[in-house]
Amino acid sequence: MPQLNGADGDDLGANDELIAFKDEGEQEEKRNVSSERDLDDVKSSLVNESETNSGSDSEAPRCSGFVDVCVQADRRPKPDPDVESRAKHSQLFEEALRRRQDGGLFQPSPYVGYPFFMIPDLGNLCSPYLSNGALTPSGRTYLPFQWPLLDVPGRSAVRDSATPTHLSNSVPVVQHPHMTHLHPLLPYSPEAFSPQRASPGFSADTGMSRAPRAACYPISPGGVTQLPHPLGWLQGQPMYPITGGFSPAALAMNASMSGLVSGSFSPRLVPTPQSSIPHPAIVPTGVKQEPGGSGSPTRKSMPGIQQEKEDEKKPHIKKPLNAFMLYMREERPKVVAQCKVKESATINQILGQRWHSLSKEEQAKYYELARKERLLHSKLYPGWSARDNYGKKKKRKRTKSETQREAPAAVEDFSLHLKRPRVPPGPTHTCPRPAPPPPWTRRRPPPQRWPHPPLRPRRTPSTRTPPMDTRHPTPSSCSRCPSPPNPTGPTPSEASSLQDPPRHCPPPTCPPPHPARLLPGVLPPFLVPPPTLTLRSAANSHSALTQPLSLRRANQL
DNA sequence: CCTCCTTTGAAGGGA
DNA sequence: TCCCTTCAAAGGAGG
Repeated sequence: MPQLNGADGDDLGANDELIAFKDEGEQEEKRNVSSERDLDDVKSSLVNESETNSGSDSEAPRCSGFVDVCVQADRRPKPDPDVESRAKHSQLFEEALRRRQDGGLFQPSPYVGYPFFMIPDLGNLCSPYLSNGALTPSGRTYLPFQWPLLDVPGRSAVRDSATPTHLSNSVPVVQHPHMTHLHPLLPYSPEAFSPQRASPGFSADTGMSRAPRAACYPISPGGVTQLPHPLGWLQGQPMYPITGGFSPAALAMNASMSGLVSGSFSPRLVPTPQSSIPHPAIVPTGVKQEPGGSGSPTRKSMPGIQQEKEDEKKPHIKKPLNAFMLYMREERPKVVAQCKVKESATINQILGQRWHSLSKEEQAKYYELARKERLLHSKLYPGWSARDNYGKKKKRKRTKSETQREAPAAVEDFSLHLKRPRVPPGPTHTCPRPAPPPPWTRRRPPPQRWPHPPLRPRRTPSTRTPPMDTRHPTPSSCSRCPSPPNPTGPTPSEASSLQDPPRHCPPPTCPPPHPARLLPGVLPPFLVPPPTLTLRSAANSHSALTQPLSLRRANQL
């Protein structure tokens, strides 16, 4: 596991990653030293990149192509039929922009959004993935596009992508070339920029969508390359290139933004009614925005309940995606296409295993992306805290302490909570359990999560996909494990893992169509846990990992 | 309609 | 410092 515990303290990976990789054999570990150094280098370069901005335009990562949402499952490269329309679209936008600037009407949008060009391209600017999840050809095409750079004070606000810029004071919103079909910085609000909503509101006059939305990974090379760089947001005048039509939703949202993060929001970054495009990371919680809802009563004038409701309607800044989430975004469609599985829980299990089967280099790419995303997110929302989103979900899960308070004796008898019978290991997973690390190491021992008292009984344990220990850390011994045949052939990640030998058990093969429903309580072969499978906490994997030492020792006995 | 499931990682608070 | 909790995405399934 790419443990990036550099001296700078800015880790790309979580500390927990130490666990999985620590379990490997010493040889493996030695072999990984260089990789860790590489990751440290990556980290250092990232730090330098963000602090000194030493990148160059020519080196700037390129944006992936954008995509046709409606493209068929055909992955064969083919001319993008939308390029023309996109070009036309951007031409319109440029014109409009010029008009606005010439006429003095162009106002930098104070919208504090991610610096992306979210031009709803009437249906094809959204996700680089096809509707079936496959990556479209255009989504995989690297077109000349300069990633937007985050200006810092002293830099011009508007840039042309063709104009080499700055760099000394900019924070490049870099996307790894390898990952250009990912848009790690824009995962935030899939709803905010959908073409369906955007198209009707599109105005040639403004070149803008009135109601942008987002499944759109908003950067379309075809349309974006010609756009002037909009960003001057760090100068206190955040600009958004596609400002134009007023979005009632955005207005409503903006009107409520000031109280969004408990006053911790930087005033400089608080969107004003002038901004028209909601930040992809700023999404309403639960309730759709009302058209025309440009204002909301002041908080003081609202009674408590009403204020709560109002708060629920307010958008919130979502957390930046971590490396695994970015990986999931990319790989999920592939898994869906390969395995014909739609259940996210199952897919996530597969992805979890695949994630661990990735080489360090592969993972490092995602850690790098995640780090950049966090960096950008922190710059965009200086006062934002992940804590601000607590309770933003529909219904906050009860904490463990809360659960225990209500039923303190509920977890005393572990056997009562072993919902699934132990299943004999299937043929695909015969890796022996790795020896626990020496006690003197500071790294945590491998997770011992079985038996583990589930914190919350599942509603339908017989139909749920049984959890599996995706960390199943048996890299050194896995070389002796027979690789389960993959009928669908290796995925790109698998292929890369082949080039760089997998450090863990091979990724699981595709599950049966409905693995969770084959037999209640019986794991499908691809999900058969290792003999030492531990039941992950239903609510929190990390808690299981960080099981109290006493309990772990008791379990080991 | 709402919540759960399931994954890993990041972040924050409490002890 | 460690432990615990929550959230981020996704979409089917169940209540």
